[in-house]
Amino acid sequence: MRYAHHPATEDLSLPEVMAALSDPLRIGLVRVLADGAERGWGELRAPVAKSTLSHHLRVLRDAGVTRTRQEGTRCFVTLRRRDLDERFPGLVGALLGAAEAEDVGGVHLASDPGAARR
Amino acid sequence: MRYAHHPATEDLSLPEVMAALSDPLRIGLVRVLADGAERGWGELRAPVAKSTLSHHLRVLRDAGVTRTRQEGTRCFVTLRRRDLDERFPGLVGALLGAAEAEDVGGVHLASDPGAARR
DNA sequence: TACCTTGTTCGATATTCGACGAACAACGAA
DNA sequence: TTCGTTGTTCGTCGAATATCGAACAAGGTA
Repeated sequence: MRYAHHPATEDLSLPEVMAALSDPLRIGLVRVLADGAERGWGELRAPVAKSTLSHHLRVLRDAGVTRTRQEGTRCFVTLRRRDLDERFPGLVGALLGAAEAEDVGGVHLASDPGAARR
Repeated sequence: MRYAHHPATEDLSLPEVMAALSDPLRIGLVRVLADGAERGWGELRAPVAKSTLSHHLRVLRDAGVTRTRQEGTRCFVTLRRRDLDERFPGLVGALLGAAEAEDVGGVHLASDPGAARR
């Protein structure tokens, strides 16, 4: 956890980013982060074990989709929207648009418990 | 080969399409088909065994990215650009734009042998 | 110091994927 | 009918992926 690896913007790989965004749960995580706000991991509610969630967040981070910041024992995550748009213009927007229409994900925020039933 | 399965436009799955488009070779195939023209499989030059190429073309077809038409013993493939744009507006365009910039693929046409060296 | 919370890492397992060669099936041509 | 071409399918391999629970490490808190 200490030295979380974040690829530089110029090192983002299109196939790797596409692969990271091909899992429903990870698409759901990106949707939750789409408003640009930084979220604490504790806010994220996903129907998987915490080790599995940790794994998916790592995949997103390693691909350069998200950025993780550590503060004490807890972590905060943001979407690297600016970097992604710079390298792959329109890709994230198109994905988010499609994901909203499809309601892909199963991830929601702790502050919005009703989302679990939608 | 006989009954190639093509999902209906409304059955396209975003994660499945993203997964299909997360392999460099398959991105290369989509690039070659990006001009909308129908291509015979014999035109496609990719650095893999024919069974592997067949596999990738099947993944694209099953995900609904391409459409295969059979004529005698040979097959022709097209990009389902209209269907994809209808369900996932902007996604294919963004992918192709990024793929061009990155030169992802390693696939070219038999009619353009110079492409192998570019 | 002794907990508690938080997130990572470690096995273990099951599944999927990408790749290949070989065998096969379908069709057209000789 | 006998080939030759074309593309699919099969069997196999190693590598990667998704998932879980358990163990662990780091940092606050009592």
